[in-house]
Amino acid sequence: MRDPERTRERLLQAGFREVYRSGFQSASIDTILAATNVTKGALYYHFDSKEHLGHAIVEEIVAKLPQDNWLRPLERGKNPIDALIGIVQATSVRPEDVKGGCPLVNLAQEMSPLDEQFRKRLETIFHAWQEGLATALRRGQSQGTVRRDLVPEETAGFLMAMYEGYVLLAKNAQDAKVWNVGIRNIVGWLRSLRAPRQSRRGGRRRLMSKGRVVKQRQ
Amino acid sequence: MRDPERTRERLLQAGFREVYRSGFQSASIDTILAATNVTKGALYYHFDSKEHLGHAIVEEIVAKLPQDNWLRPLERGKNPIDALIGIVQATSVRPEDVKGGCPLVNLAQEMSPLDEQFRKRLETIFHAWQEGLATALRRGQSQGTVRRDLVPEETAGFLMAMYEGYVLLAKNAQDAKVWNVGIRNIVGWLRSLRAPRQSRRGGRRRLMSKGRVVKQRQ
DNA sequence: AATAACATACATACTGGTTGGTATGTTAAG
DNA sequence: CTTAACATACCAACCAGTATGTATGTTATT
Repeated sequence: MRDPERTRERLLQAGFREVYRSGFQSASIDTILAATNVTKGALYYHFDSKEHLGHAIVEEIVAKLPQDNWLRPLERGKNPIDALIGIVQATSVRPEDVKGGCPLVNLAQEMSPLDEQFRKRLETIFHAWQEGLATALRRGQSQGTVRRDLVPEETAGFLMAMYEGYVLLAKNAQDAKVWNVGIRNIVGWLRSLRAPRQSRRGGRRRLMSKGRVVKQRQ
Repeated sequence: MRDPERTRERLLQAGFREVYRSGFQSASIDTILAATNVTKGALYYHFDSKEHLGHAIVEEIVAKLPQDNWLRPLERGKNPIDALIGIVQATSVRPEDVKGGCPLVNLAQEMSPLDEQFRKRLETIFHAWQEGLATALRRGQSQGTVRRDLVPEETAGFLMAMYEGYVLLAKNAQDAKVWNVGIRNIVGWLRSLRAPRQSRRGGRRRLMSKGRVVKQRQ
């Protein structure tokens, strides 16, 4: 009948949902307890404080999101550009998700200036995300599917920035149409990262002009 | 000795600072009062509720930010691309600003899913920002300084998204270096919006390939 | 010009409700 | 029988908001 691991996990899940809805500071412990039918004694048996619960939510739930939605799909498979386009297009347009935005960004936005412990944990996630993207791009470069003139880390950061930026605009508009426009523009930009066909394997590529590259129309 | 307008303005300013620091929900009325040496009676004489104070902060302070930092510099002056590059490069890299992020985004991020009244006011600001950018780009198009194949509204949205996205990444990293990389990449992208030199005035431009355009290396 | 009547602009003290957190008691499992 | 895993009752702090009082400024009347 007793199942401490399951109790803990339910607290994390309900905590994540409540934090996603209200932000960490305004998240109510009592609301989490009501959602789980767990009592306060049980919660404080598993977590020392609200802050510790928050840290656990970040480490054990939020950290999985870019792993599951971005890095895992990127690992297996060939062309990273195609994979990235698929990932971006697969982003949920459900009203509740558009409205809620990205949990990782929400927490970073709220907590990074306020709590260094939160910030470091979130930074680790961002870093892993960026590194995973960069690694995939590098692989594409050696495969000859990704332009060799771009810097993988910076391109990864650029993609993350525009992705999160559009998520925010759509969140404020609360309109999936805004997000769809964002997807279109991100995908257009992603296509501009493809290596030109002439040089699938090795050799020097012909650039159109010094250091410049093709970009999809907006 | 009495100066109701000044009292109100001081409450707005202190309220803005407190909301910028802690978010709206966690902003404390008492903290605002302590910062202004205004009493609760005075505050609630000028504002019906914390929510109304928040609305006034958005309308009277936050709304000015894109106006002052983006639209005004864009109005007077010639080449909008040059102006935009200047604006982006002029963004503060002071640690406190990098740490705090963009007030408009902070509020949108926190309040848009929670309070429709907030959301609509913020949406108005975003819309004015986007429209101002689009208008400047259109002017550049008729001047011949901006590529004619791009859609001004979407390009404006793209710029806002990547700008805000980088602000967020820098905020989480709490590192001006991250923001400087962002500026570099945004500026590089902005340069790709310039019309090719061959066709400063009228006439058809030679595109490099169907609907594609030049983009700066990252 | 004097002053009564009124309105504006505050100040102070307080309230009910909610918060995260704790102290102590109970029960199930090994 | 021990202790891990809860449950219950409670607390002090803080919260936005209010009730009430007061000092200052304005306007109308004589």
